[in-house]
Amino acid sequence: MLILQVEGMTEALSVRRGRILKHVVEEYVITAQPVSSDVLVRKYVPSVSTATVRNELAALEEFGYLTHPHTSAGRVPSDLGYRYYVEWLMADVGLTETDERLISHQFHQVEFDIGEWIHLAASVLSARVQNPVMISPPVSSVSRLRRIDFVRIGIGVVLVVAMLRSGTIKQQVVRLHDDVSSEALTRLANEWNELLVGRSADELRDAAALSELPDVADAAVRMLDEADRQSVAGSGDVHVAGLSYIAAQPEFVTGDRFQPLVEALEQHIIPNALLGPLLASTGTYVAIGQEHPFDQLSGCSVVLARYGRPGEMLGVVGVIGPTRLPYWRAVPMVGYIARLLDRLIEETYLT
Amino acid sequence: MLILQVEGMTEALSVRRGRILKHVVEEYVITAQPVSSDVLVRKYVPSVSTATVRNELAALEEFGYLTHPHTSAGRVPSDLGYRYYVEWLMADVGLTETDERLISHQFHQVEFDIGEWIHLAASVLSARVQNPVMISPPVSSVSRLRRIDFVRIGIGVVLVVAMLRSGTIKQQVVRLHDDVSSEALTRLANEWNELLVGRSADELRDAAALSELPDVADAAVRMLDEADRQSVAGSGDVHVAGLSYIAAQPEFVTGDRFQPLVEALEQHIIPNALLGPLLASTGTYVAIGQEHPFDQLSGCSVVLARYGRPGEMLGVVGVIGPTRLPYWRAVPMVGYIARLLDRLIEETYLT
DNA sequence: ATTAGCACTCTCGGCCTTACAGTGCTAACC
DNA sequence: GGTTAGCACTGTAAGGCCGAGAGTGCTAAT
Repeated sequence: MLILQVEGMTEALSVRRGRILKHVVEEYVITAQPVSSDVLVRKYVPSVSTATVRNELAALEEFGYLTHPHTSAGRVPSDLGYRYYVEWLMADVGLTETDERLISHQFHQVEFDIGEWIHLAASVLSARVQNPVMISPPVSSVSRLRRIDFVRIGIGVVLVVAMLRSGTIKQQVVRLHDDVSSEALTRLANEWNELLVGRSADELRDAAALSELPDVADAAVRMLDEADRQSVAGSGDVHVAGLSYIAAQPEFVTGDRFQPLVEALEQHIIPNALLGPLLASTGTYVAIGQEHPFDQLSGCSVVLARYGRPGEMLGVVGVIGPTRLPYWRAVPMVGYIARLLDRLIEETYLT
Repeated sequence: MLILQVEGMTEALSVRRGRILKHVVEEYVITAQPVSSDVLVRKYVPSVSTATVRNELAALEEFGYLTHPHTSAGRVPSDLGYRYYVEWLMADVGLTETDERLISHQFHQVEFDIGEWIHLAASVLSARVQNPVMISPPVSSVSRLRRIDFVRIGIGVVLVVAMLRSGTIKQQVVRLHDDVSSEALTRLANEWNELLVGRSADELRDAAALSELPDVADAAVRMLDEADRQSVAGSGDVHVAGLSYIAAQPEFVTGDRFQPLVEALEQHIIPNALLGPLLASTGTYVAIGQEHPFDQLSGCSVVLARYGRPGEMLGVVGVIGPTRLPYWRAVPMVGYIARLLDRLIEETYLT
């Protein structure tokens, strides 16, 4: 877990206060209703009276972990309260063995294809967390060639298909001034596949200029450049699933709350903006309420983790939802899916 | 335009009634407010009095083209009213020349790649119609091979990359019991690329069984099978854009209205369910309100058109939104985008 | 066929009232 | 000192009422 510096959280809570805060968070996440001293006593701590609980609640509010919608309402966790919960109180449950086996099985059912895995991972994750999920495809810091192919598809029209080390496939049609023969293209492809595999765009540029078909070769280099550019700008085609879950959330019944969220998801700004720090760091990143840099998304929390192999290829998997997020599910699940993707990629593409 | 049989629409309207219905539809689509006789007179037909207009409105209601939320409210078009509008009243404006050139220019800016085109088409279309857009990628009725490649990526692990005539690229990793050499794979690929291009899965099956590497060849055949299966089941990966527009629509302020819509879009049920009839028919398909077969989507309209080349590869492009849809924009735009994609595909992939 | 005039109907916003949920405080208790 | 019963206090939510306003439908006149 990536521990953020959060001011005001130095105070360590007594065991009972911690338990009560935990129960408030979990109850509120489930019911979406302010939690009263009454239900806390009935459901969680029957050994004490409501008055005692009220005293503890007042203290927790004093410290800033809880708030009050109004006098005669129960308590609601503040951002700081959620943060304390995630940092100290959340039972790191993980998944049951059968669950793990079930999910793993699903993945091995599917074609060996990064795109398919991302789809599946997104749908599994969003179903478990009951919130929208985004997964960006893995990108290499520097794209390296694994395999290239040139196909003549018309007079002076050539399709370049490059497979990168990351498993991504790029394709582009090039229009030439003069026609070229299929044979020349095959020769070029063979040459590159024998000699230049594993090279980056920069390393290929010179070879391209000297090659038999500079126009075509140049297009290939530009494709790799493009792939690098995308990975930096993070403009990759992030996959989103489970959007419909937020429509069911009470905090989004009013349209103006969730238009910005849908927009942010459609424009892929979340993983892209956080790609940099995330790729550098390890572990799971949790941003609660105002902690993340997106002020359009106030009242939303984000749980993100990177996957892939540092220095080779990295992607981001994450959950977004209201601050009232089931962190105890989201955090382990995001971590689990990230490690699962790690393994799949390792097994398949990096051997 | 695909004219549906709609009962009760036999009555041809007088010129003035038609004009008034047209104005009611357009005014209501823009303002989302019931239209009163007063604003009709002020904005559109100042030559007559409100009383006259009220008589006409009452007649239109009699015929079933309009309704009344309540006594002291203005008129709202019924599904039948929209239908009459689309069939008879809508000015088939088309796009201005500059618009066409602008859009065409945008498309020629972009990489020659079906995926990119679909993304761009979706974003252009949704921006113009201000409603969500879905585009299914083109699928062939029978997938035919254009190019195939076998790459050894590990011990006994082979990546099969097949490019289909439709421009789609399929990839799959195959695990073999025994290792194979890169040379054998290259031989196989060369052989296929020389002899078997343009073949379907069925036509390849025998050749695969007889080939040097039956396991690998078999995987390739299965990939083509899979592609065919997808095109039939319509489970293709439909691209959706502009979802955030509906959040702004007044009919979707309450979450329960749009959860089913988001769900339907996420699961791609609309283009998939209508794929069959659409691929068989030509022109633009407009389903208003209850006319389409999706009862989760009551109160929604759909404008769809197919694109591609019959017998070769076909896809679907469409707009969805509340019945209060700007048909006069949606219908020509969907048609224009479909024809644009036609041309791009024709130019690039079917030469 | 058109129109002025007017009664009629229904909604919407504001305001008040009541019920009630839940707290905060105080004083007693162990 | 921590815990608890009791109770006053406060803010919300739901229902009812009222007046204003919007827009129609009808009738009778042109």
